[in-house]
Amino acid sequence: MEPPKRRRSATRARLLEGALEVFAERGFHGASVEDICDRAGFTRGAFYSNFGSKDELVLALFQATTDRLLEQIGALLPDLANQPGTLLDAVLGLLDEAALDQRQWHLISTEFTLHALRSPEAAEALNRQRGMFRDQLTRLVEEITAAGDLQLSVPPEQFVRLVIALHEGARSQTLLEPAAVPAGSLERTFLPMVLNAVSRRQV
Amino acid sequence: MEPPKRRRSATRARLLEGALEVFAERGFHGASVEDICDRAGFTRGAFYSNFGSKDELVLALFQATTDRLLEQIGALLPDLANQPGTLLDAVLGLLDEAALDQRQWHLISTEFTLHALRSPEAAEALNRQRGMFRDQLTRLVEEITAAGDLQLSVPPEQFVRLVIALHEGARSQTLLEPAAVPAGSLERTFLPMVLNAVSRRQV
DNA sequence: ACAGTAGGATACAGTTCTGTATTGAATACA
DNA sequence: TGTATTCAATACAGAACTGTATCCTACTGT
Repeated sequence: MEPPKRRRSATRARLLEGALEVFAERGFHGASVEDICDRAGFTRGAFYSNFGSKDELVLALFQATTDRLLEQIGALLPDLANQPGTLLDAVLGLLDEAALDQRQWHLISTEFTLHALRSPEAAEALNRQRGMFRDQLTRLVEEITAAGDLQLSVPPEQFVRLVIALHEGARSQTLLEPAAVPAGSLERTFLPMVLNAVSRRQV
Repeated sequence: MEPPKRRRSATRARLLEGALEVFAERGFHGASVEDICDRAGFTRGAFYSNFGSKDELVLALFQATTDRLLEQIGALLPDLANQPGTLLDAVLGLLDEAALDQRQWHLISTEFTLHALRSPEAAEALNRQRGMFRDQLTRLVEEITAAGDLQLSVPPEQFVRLVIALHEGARSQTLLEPAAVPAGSLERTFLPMVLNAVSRRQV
């Protein structure tokens, strides 16, 4: 059989994976530890051998997902910055890449956000993650504007916050009414207007 | 004592009120029926005499809150439309009035949205409510633009969807980082730009 | 080959929750 | 005044879930 270290971390990974799926399907409280173990093909013995509690699992899950996400983005960033296309395409492209499965990711991250609004510990973890993500996006914006001799009349971070807020709000509407709000439609309709308003040629 | 009909509906109301608070504090699954009854000052006997189950309560709660909300807005609408001030002030004002307690309302409505993304029945109820709310806002926009000899280059409903998406996304950021994102700051920074871009004097 | 160990399965105790059935009190009405 | 009814409290049965304690199996190193 596999070496024990490898086996252990594989078990951990499968449990995290199962948790991601089950949380997306039933929500955090709606998912029992046993549900998660079943999905991963283990029993609760494996679970409690790897995690102290369900709360601990959530934080670990969020950390793991976050790490993977930021890594993917980091690899993607240079490409986006150097490719032809507008600033907007790059930013929205990054946002879309960020979510492997839009629906699943929306469910998970929204629920974790709710959790964070009630738990300072989770809030700190979430804000750290969002901060890093926002920084990546901000860097992307800065690079592209610099390369295009473009200057923004608002701080890039402020613009990024706008894009994120709009994107998240729009995604919610899209998931609720796919027919009425095609994915990305609100962003592509209105963001160019904002971008146009805050852009000015560099001196 | 009170007449029984009155007493019954008062009990129901107090249970709904308690549910609102407890759901906001602990989330839907985190709140037990008994928690809700305790908060309302009853026991589970009163609960099951008034509601068939927790699921039924949620729908009733959402309905009740929605009704009250729409009623308030309906009363508010003529004032907003006829008062001096910009279109933006009116729309944002309405959105803020809509939420008695921003934080509590955000928690409840977000969680119900998550619920709706997994339950078609809840989705229908939610979309109906959101539709009515959106219609109210759209009517407000139409009235104000007409009164101001203003025309929008996008359908009013589309603009309203934008405002709602941005508002909800921004509210999330505000609740997570009150210091970094003061309430309404994103809206007041960027919506004027959009409004300017889509506005044109009427012929 | 064998003792030691790690990882995961199984069995179990304790808690918590939901939902029902019964009971008691207070009001309406005759 | 007495009877019927309504509403909520209480008692209870059953289910589900968590976390622990123990056991089993398969790999490790000697």
